[in-house]
Amino acid sequence: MAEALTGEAILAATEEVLRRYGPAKATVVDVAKALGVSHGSVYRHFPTKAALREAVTRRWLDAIHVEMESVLDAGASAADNLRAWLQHLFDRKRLSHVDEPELFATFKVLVSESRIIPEYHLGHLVGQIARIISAGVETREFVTDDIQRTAQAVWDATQMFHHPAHAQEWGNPHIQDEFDAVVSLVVAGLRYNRIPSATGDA
Amino acid sequence: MAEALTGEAILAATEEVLRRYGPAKATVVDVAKALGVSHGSVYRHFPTKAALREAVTRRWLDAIHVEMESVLDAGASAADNLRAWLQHLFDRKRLSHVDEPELFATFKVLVSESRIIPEYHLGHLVGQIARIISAGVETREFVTDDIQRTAQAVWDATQMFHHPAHAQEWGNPHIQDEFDAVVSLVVAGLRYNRIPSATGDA
DNA sequence: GGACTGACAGATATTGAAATCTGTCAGCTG
DNA sequence: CAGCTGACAGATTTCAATATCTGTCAGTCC
Repeated sequence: MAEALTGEAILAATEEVLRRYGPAKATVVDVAKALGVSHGSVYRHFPTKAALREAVTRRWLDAIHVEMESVLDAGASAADNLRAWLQHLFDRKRLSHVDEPELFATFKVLVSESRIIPEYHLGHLVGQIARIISAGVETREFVTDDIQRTAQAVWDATQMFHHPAHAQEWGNPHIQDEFDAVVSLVVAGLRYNRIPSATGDA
Repeated sequence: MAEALTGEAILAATEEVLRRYGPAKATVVDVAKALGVSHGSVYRHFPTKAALREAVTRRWLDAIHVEMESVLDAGASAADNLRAWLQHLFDRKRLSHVDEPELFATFKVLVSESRIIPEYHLGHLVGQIARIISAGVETREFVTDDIQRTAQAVWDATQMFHHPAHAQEWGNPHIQDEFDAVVSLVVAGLRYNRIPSATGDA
């Protein structure tokens, strides 16, 4: 009856079930029930429960990637762009964590379930940082001889403000000040950074 | 019989029991059994199980603090000192995690049980970073107008290499390279950092 | 005959009764 | 009488029986 069962409809229903019951309680049977079909039908579109969850997660992360794209070159200088981009990512994650802690926890679990998904997410975002740095190097605002490595270093140095393991600290009233201090330190480093391998020399 | 039951003997026995059974299984009864006394006697020296665990944890952290003190001013420049200090902390945690994963996990649980203990540990180590930076500012090697804030920023930027939540990444073969990149970026930032509040200007 | 169902086997999760643990304290012991 | 014991109440954990879930597939229904 009704329309044909599509992968998209299953994804939407899965997201809704995850919102309602959380990652521990959401079952394939629940999803099928929400769609008014038997759970066998769901397995016609997704080979396993893990694949279904992964597809939902990827869809959610892609929305973030698209949103972050739009902040890539909003400012006048590369430093402004980098700061704005990091601030935007931080604000988004922090708001999500504060306003919808259960949903945030749900996606935290989903992301950690797969080995591919975090790689995908990280690779994408570090790539965006690399593009900002690359633009800064071209205008001689930044100095580095290995853009990819430096982008990874910027990502690593700001882990505290995007890695979910640190989410509990995002409620701290001083967190924005700590963010500013770290980003200032990193931006100052980008202006004069010469990483070759080990000994940094002035 | 034997010698009087001392707090120190109880701490040593507790540490042994934690090593043997892990934080989830170690009970006060086990500690008492290891000492050949009734568990009521243990409560004569420590008011609760939590206090006992906290005392063991503090003893363990103090050993780290003392060890790190000895790396504070080993090198020629402040940059060398900072790099060596961060490297030493990273090596110590990484080795502990790789060689004795169960013991590492045990102390990770113990530290996370208290709110005071992490504060104590963090405060101590950030204080040591502040001393290194302060020495660097005096020799004009580093530039900053707020040593404490900058020390916190250095700590935050290197979270990945000492926060236990990132321990699983310490096995990655590229981790030392990532460490070098982040430390180089941070050291470069310290040389030219002017944090006032937001806009870093060269 | 392509999409869906529902019954099934093995794996996983839930439940509640029994066992153990924490923290207290009156009393023993040297 | 200072320090330890061991029995106790309430809280927590364990364990095994029970229920539910995952993934498959032969069969049903447009």
